[in-house]
Amino acid sequence: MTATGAEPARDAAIRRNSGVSLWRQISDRIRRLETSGELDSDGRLPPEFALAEEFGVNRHTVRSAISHLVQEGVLRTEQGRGTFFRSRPRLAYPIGRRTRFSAGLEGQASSLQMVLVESSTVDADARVAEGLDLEAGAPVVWLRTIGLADGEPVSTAESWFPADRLPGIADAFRRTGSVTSALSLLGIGDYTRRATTLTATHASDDDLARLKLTPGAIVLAAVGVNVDPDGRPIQYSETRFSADRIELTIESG
Amino acid sequence: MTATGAEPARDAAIRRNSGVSLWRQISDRIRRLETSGELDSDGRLPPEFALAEEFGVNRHTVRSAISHLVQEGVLRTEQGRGTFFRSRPRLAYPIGRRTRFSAGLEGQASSLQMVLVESSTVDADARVAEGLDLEAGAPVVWLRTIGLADGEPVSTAESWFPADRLPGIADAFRRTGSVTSALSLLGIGDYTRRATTLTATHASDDDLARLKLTPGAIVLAAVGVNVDPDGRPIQYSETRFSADRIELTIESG
DNA sequence: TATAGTTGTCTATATCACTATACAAGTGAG
DNA sequence: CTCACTTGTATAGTGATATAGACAACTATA
Repeated sequence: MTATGAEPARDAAIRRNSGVSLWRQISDRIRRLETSGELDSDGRLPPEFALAEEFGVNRHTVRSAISHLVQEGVLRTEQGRGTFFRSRPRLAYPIGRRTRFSAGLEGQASSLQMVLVESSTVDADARVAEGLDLEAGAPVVWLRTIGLADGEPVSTAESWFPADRLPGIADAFRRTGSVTSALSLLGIGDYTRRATTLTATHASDDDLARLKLTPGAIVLAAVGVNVDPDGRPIQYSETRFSADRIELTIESG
Repeated sequence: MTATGAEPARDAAIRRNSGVSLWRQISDRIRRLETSGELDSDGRLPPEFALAEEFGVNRHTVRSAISHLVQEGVLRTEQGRGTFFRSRPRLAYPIGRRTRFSAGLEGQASSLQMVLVESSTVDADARVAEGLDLEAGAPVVWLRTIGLADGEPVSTAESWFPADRLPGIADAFRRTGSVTSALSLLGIGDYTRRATTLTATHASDDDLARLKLTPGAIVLAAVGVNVDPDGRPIQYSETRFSADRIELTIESG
């Protein structure tokens, strides 16, 4: 299976009066063109008049879509020559028993980094308590992290750890920059993923800011629990991936 | 973990001049309100003026959002009384080694059904051949199916089976209404999922029609390969779920 | 240099999306 | 019945979105 195996077979037509402006729909389509292999090897877009005809809109509408993508850094225009992608391929993130950020994306980006944004010790709310097999209100260490590939944010996560068992997890993470290493420092040499729940929604305000997305972008939300070799939960996490930059692969065999 | 564990923690603010009209953003937000537990037990929406204030828009803009959702069958209004959801909860679809449509959703809907829309024998293109471990161009049986829960479409799939080994798969499916039973009829008593790739995109034209969605809706796309007990691929499939109606759960432990 | 092909700019017009304000009409409770 | 609260309708003004056509500016190539 290829890394882009889940591309839609056919693209949707442009819809009028859908509540989404034509330039926005076209800009979303152009963005997806990049990975569909329909363009020249030099990443050159068809000329504006051709796109206008293909989408059944005025050339100015296409120009509006393009200018937004230029603003966003996705495209670059050269008068007299054409419009080109500033290409960035989509990363494949494996989810399974042994889900780890850096190891999973290794080789797909020249730099991979997990950054701790904020942390504190809080009382577990209902869903965290359930995930970690604790009483509601039990103390947990909360971490907000962002995953960077080549310096660009691709995921943002909130994680909760039982505070009685792993009080130093935040410091350990800050020093090592990785959950795996931090847990290892604290005497947990191995852990596995018990369950993952996936949903997809439009990006929230938070997502837009943290993942540097534009309104209307899609995020993949993964909620999961990691357990130690005895099966005891040690981490409950909610991760949000930019669907434009990441695809999830599930190895179940 | 609860069935709705991956809900966004906070919702995005309404954005002006994003290319997505305010009524559309509000309508998307209201749609998500249903599962967030923020409304009365009778499924009653806050009054229009309150929503208008909350979102920082004119009451007419809220009315526009509501009227679209009424059109769509999500809401129902009663003059003088209020606006109410015609509620439909989200289904949890398990993905793992033993992914099966009906068994997975059992108990979550009063009727579950897999319908064969179309089938034919075709030559495998590159990605199908790769998934099934065949030469490109080898004959494969192609099925287009739709999964219904309580008569409503929740997923649509294309599947390919090696034609030399399973020439009668389409007929068997038509008779039994299930992949599992059809394979069983043809002597394959068990099968497991080898790998699944997930992405999320906006719904295509096809999706809109088959899943009865509205433009801008999100679909979860799963590409997977099923193998027989000897590890030989017997089915390559591309399934598209309505993200509004389905969440995917991954049991990896 | 001439030409075809491309992006950039300008003007004009029509429609959609949103706001503002006012009031009608239905519902439920005192 | 009356009142407070709700949804429904009407009108008018403003800015964003989209169309149409014409032409300028730049690039590559014959």
